[in-house]
Amino acid sequence: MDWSGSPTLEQVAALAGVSRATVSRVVNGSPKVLPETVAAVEHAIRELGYVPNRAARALVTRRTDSIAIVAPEPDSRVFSDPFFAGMLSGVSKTLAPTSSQLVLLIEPAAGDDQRLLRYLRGGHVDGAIIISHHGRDNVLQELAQLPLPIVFSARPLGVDVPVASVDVDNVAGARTGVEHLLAIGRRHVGTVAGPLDMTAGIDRLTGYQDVMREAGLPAMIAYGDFTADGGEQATLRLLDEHPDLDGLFVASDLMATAALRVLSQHGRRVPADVAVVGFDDSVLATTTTPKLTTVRQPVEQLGARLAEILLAKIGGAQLTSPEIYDTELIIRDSA
Amino acid sequence: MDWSGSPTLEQVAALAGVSRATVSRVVNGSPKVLPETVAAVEHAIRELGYVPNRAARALVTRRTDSIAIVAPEPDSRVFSDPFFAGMLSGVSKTLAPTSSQLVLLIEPAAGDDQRLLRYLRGGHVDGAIIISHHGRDNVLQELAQLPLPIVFSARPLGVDVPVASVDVDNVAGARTGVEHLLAIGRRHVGTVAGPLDMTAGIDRLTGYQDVMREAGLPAMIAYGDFTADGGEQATLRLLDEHPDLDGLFVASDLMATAALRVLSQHGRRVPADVAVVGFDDSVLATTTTPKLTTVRQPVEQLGARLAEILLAKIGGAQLTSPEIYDTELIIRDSA
DNA sequence: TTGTAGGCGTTATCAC
DNA sequence: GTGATAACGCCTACAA
Repeated sequence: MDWSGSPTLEQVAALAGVSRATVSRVVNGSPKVLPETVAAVEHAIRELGYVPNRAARALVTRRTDSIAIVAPEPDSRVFSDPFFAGMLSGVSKTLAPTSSQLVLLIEPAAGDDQRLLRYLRGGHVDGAIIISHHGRDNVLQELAQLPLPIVFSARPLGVDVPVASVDVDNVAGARTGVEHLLAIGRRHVGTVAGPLDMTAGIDRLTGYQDVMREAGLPAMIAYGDFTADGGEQATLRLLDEHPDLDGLFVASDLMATAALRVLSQHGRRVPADVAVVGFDDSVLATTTTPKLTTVRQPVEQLGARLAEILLAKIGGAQLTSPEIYDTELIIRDSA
Repeated sequence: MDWSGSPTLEQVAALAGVSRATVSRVVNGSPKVLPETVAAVEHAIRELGYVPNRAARALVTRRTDSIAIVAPEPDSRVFSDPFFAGMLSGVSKTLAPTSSQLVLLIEPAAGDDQRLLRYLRGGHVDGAIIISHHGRDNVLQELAQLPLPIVFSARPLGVDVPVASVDVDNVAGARTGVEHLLAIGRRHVGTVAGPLDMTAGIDRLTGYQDVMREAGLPAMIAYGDFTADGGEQATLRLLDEHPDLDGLFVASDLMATAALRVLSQHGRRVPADVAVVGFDDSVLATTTTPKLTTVRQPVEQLGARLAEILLAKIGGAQLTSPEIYDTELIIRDSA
């Protein structure tokens, strides 16, 4: 920014015929300033096109009025899964009435964690929301210990300090999905699971396994990575190894869309031959053919809660425990 | 951030037994410091876990080492179109070797332009890349006039000052797509156009119209908004009004996927009954059935160039003219 | 090569 | 209600 022409408090004060202190008071809406003084100052501000220098302000207030939402993910994934859009939407709606600006940090290059930590530690933001983190990221522990208000979108794996987090009950959610498949008579039920370095991957798989075990049925598992590509590959493997598949629980809607495509290409009718249940109830669920039966998680609400917690922590609250929300099975046409 | 325990230059200097100035020199990699002094200082820095306070640094250097990528779009769209992922990927790859941090700003709420402008003017970033802007946004003109290095991802509509921008030749790109449809014998060729408040929408429509006019064929147009939903609605309208459609040029791959779905649901075989050409050559193009014939734009390269230009401008270069790149028709199965 | 000192633009604590 | 004045943490001539 070319600040050379940018007016300062000093200049506004001079023009308005008051002191810097008074201008500062007006800018920050202090109640105890004479209305006429306020008017004079505001006039001068408009006249000069004055804008507070946030670096200077941040230096003394130690607040930046901006919060980060961090996705330690390659951009390709962040930008293809509606899950992120929902999260972000919830967060930004909650932040809107605040003066806080939302800043999105995507992993620039794999393994370049230090850059992220430096940024967060550098005082650019007042707090951070971490979404879609992987357990293999050794960065999680460091994030959790940053002297900065932080909240995770799911219980971070491999972190041994208490942290605030918001998530749904993934085990229970998966259970309802798989139980539905059994309830409609399917017995050869497989799953396209998420990666095992993410809470959502582990827990949804656990829910599936629990139900299958209790029913005395064999588990059939293929792992995806929550991308469409990964879902496609996993479905192909599953189909190859278990041609008799008649039910499929897929750990995310995005992967489920890929599964539907694969099934169709391999001549399987859905739900007649193979019944499919997804997870998320994202916008994708209603654009597929057939429409997707899926486990809904209140993504926007989770995002909103994430933001609320962070704001509270920034305000000084000590919140360091997980919050778990319920899911709901949405029955459409695929199962 | 709880800075209370955070060490300052002063403390590092004390521990290392040198002056603040020397510590500052070491931190900033000044060449003229004795190796042993450097070692002592670096030791102290590690000892204390010192991290420079960027507000203080920004206050004096007037640089923040972070640049913004601004998408004046609702998050739902930004996060569903692979176009953004590609753009971002190109930008971040170019920025990686730099010390700059990428900050993504999404429109928090419709019409809340002032917040964005305040942020940009507030000195949080050294420059900004504006992607996917709409002409109706009266904010464009204000952005263009900000005393901040800025580059647009496309010629901004309704802006009467010269600005730097990077884009493909959308008219020519659309031409090649439509000409291909005619070349394979289609005569009832319609288009699902983009919105007319975006350069890409206007120019791709123009390309279509030019070719049709030159061929003496009637134009059949339905407008989408570059979302899957919009593409679906537009295709439905087109099909309804022109049941004899045998060719379709869709202004983006994302909308084209929706078009393929609609055509299939309405019993049209692609390409036998209706040949379809998209625009982008995003990852979506190869996941559809049939695979999409589409006009490729080098999205990552555009993003990279955008970043290069911005860095140059931040460095003081005066770049205020558009750069136009070529497209290429990628023939697959849909046409 | 290293230290001294002044200032970047704001806020906040005092007096008045 | 308003005005001095001292920080905030860092960089950078200028001196030494």
